[in-house]
Amino acid sequence: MNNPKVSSRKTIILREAARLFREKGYSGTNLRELAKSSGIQGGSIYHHFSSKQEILYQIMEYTMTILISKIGELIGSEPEPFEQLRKAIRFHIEYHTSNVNETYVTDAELRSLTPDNYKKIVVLRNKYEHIYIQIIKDGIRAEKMKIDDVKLVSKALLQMLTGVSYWFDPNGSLRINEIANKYIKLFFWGIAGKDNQNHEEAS
Amino acid sequence: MNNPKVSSRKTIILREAARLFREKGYSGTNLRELAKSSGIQGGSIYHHFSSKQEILYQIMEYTMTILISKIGELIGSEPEPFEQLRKAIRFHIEYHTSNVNETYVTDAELRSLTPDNYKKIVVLRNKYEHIYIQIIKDGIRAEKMKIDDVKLVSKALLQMLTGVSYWFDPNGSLRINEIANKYIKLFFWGIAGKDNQNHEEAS
DNA sequence: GCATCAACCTAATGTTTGTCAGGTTGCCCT
DNA sequence: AGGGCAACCTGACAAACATTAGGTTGATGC
Repeated sequence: MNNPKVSSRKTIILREAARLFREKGYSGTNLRELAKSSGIQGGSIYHHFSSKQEILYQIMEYTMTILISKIGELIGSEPEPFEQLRKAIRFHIEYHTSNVNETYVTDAELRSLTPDNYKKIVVLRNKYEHIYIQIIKDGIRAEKMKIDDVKLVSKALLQMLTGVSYWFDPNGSLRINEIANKYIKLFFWGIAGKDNQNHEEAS
Repeated sequence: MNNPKVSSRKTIILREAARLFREKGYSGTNLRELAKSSGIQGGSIYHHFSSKQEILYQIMEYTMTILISKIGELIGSEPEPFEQLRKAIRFHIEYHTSNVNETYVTDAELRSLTPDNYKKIVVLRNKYEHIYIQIIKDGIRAEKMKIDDVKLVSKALLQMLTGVSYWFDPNGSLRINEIANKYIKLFFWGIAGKDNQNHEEAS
């Protein structure tokens, strides 16, 4: 989470906090248990964070910042909207499944933020969502996509993709890459559309 | 929630509990506040419920039971899979948006259930999900739908639909009925599929 | 007119909670 | 060798919490 040492105590606390917050909720988690599973005593958490709230905020702020920056790079190096969307979908699923705890908390614990922190995170959320909206708008302009309500469609997409991390099982039979392909196909052609899988005719 | 008087105290408590559980989480809600917003004193809740946990369980049990029974009626009176799915989608969105608090809690607070209660609710959840799976399977057999992973698709669908209740605004410009139509269109034809809206050619 | 009982109140109990003040340890730099 | 400081511990605090025991009230049925 930080840079210097890959797994400093602070990093450990943030990782364990994300896990506990997902498993028991923010209010349902107490700092003594968090400390214990981070290998320190209860009070010692306050050497690294000023409050419980700050731990939650840092998890969310970090997660959203990474999401935004990574997807920025991704679509920056790809001009074609259709292909941008494919890459974005793949990325969203990959990141959310390999960082379930953090992304789940970022998604579900908005209500536990103080008003100030809430505002800041919502700004980042909207920023991330707007990247998807923009891709789809570009796709329409390039006459590749046919949509009359971009906002609704992008919300539907993100909701659908995030859901993967709720049921994904690393030991299951499906690889992330296969799942991404299935979702791309579903989102592009629906359940009653094309029966062939030739969705590789980009630009 | 109960039958006799439409709005007994017990009903009020359950309604307020669902609201508070959604706004602040199960652990984040305290019984004094719940009592207050239900118009009684803290301890009086225990005249109607044996514990905080029981309140959560009753909300979930009631919600899932209604969902299952209503969708059962719905598809029982409609033989054609395509039309069944349309009705199911419409119903899911409608019920979830007009009972946001209850459905949100049922969806998000599984982790707060005791092991025994957890098992019971999960059974009901699976039952509900399997109705969708069955519809889609029937649709494939009738050669109306083209899907290679029914489970994945039904999970994607439900996730997408439930998401509507997270952003839906009764005072916004979109009516529930319009939203349902857009989701049906999206799920059936995708964003790159048919450009016309003639998805009314069911059997 | 009295017994009954559901609905509710009041006050208390024991536990858990976030937070903090003050102290200890061991490493780094000079 | 000794100051400085980050990392951590210990013990305590007040507040908040779910839950309970025992009491009050008012309507209903006989």
